[in-house]
Amino acid sequence: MVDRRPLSKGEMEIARTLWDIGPATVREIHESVSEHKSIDFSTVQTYLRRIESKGYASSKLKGRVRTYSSKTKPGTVIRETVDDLVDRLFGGEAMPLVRHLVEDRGIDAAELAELRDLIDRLEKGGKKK
Amino acid sequence: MVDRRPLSKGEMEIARTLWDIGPATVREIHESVSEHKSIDFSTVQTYLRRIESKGYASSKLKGRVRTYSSKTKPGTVIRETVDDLVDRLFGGEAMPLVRHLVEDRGIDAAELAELRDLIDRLEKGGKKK
DNA sequence: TTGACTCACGTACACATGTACGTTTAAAAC
DNA sequence: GTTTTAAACGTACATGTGTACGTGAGTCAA
Repeated sequence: MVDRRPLSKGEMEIARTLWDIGPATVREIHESVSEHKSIDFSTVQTYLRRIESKGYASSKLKGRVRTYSSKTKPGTVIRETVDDLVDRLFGGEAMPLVRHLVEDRGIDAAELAELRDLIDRLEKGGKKK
Repeated sequence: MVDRRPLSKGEMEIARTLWDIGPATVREIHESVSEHKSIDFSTVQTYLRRIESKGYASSKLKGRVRTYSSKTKPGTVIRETVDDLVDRLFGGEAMPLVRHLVEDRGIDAAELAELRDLIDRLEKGGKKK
């Protein structure tokens, strides 16, 4: 409803980290992100500022350290992002993307089993929702 | 291998249309895209120019009309795009995205059945590939 | 042959994005 | 107390992106 401007790819990554490790300081986010990619502390700082200005997070100073907290649930942002991708890349059809993921990406045996259960449940549940 | 710069969201949509309707003129692409969204002819023209300059398409003048053809297979671009999304939004895990799509998006009964078959085949096929 | 059309093509322009530096300030270490 | 350290905050800046206009040259109808 809020119709925030969408997060960019770079912002997305930082936002995800914020969801993952909960309310956190810039340093904590930076450290977490740094584990798998090289990025400057101030770049992270800028991203967080922008994420907040777009309305996805809030922050407050505790002493002289700013702590950021997410204001949106991951699910919401994921839905918006994936919807957009599905629209642009698959003309709105979700199935081709599912097919791609299941066929070509690393979905292991346990996950396949889980997926089968999920399908069973959905079919049992009948008409969606 | 080629390591082209990625397509932007807007470019992606035009590129998809190009894959869909095959080699086509700017006008044809524009007409096709216009069916579901309002966009200026010259905007489409600019997108196609950029898509070509990024190496995803080629074009030639036939008379005084330029015709664009895709140079990359949809699958390749889809893989790159989805990989990136999965990395940024799900930390590299494909399964959460699959779960999201199957649970929350419009996957109908027939598609569920197809998906079940797909799972069967993959499990039968054993160790991936 | 003169308009009316239609393209390609160059160009534009505001805003977004990725990436980061410099300055100020306050706390911690000496 | 003075030096060192670490953060916030303002600012910057080269691209990237969305969106389109204007101009000049072929093309077709009158």
